[in-house]
Amino acid sequence: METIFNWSSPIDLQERLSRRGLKNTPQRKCVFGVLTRNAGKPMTPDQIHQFCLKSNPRMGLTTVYRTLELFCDIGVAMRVHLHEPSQYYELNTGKHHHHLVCVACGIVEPVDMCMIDEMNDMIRDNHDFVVTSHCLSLFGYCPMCLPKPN
Amino acid sequence: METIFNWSSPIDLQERLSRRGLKNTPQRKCVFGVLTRNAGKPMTPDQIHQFCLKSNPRMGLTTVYRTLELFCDIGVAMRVHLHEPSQYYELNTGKHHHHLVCVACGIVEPVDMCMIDEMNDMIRDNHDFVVTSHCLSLFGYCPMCLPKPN
DNA sequence: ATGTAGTTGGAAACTATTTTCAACTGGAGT
DNA sequence: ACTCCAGTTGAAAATAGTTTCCAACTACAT
Repeated sequence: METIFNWSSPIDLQERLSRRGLKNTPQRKCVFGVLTRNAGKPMTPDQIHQFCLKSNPRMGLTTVYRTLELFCDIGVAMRVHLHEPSQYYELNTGKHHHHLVCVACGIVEPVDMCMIDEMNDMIRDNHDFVVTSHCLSLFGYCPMCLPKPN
Repeated sequence: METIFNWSSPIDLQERLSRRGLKNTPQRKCVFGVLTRNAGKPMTPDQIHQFCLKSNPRMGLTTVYRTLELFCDIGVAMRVHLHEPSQYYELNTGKHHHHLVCVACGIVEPVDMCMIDEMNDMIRDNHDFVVTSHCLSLFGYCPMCLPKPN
């Protein structure tokens, strides 16, 4: 089941930052570390901040927000939409995937599958529209929360 | 292209409300009217409120929020996730569909197509998870905004 | 017509996020 | 190693979207 994220990070943060004249600060390394250690598991800025505070008690939430936005811009992180009030982020592993969200316990599991090519074909035929990206979330019950017959 | 929403509302608001001991207030009729007149076009609570103010200048934004939540509960409206800070709502026509969102001008077009059955099959085979609902948004360029070759 | 459970609007509270700004710092150039 | 400064940070304030609170109001069953 967990084949997607057994991968050792090929992302060279230092290189991506310096190429753009950006600094590799301890704060950025810290957020990057949290994302890497939780690859495949979307987290809110606040959750990421909590992790960062453990190693850097002075880390500001604002910096986490700024860093996540930057990471999205340079392809290090991705925004994940789980249809909750808060935005979620995860490391950009380069592997396209979607999410199964348990409506009972909230656990999120990545799904290594996508039908976008088939949809793109249909859309190209029926609509004058060029699709460049998409976002799919699937909601339901994980094995633990599945209502059991009495 | 616009075959989905040429349909005259089969929703009896009065009936749905009274069956639950709820009142059919002018405010609820008003929001329902706005949703019906804009079927297929997702709107924010604030946009809906603006429309309501035209016929009822005393309509409160809070009431719009409450009414939309109620309408979702009783199946009159649906939440639409367009990955913007604000939540969107539209009339529940009973016709399952998704949305094409132009990243340039923001126009939203419904797509009468879905691959969820195929995905459900794959998920049932590969994950111990029961999907009950899903949400897909497709982003790209509408005909007007499509970058033209110079 | 009456009574009351349900509803409303405005204000205040709340949550997530962005902006502002003065102080700080990574790392290029010396 | 030292200097310098564009880029960065953290705290506070501002903003945006939404929810809660509550006293006044109203649809509708009787």
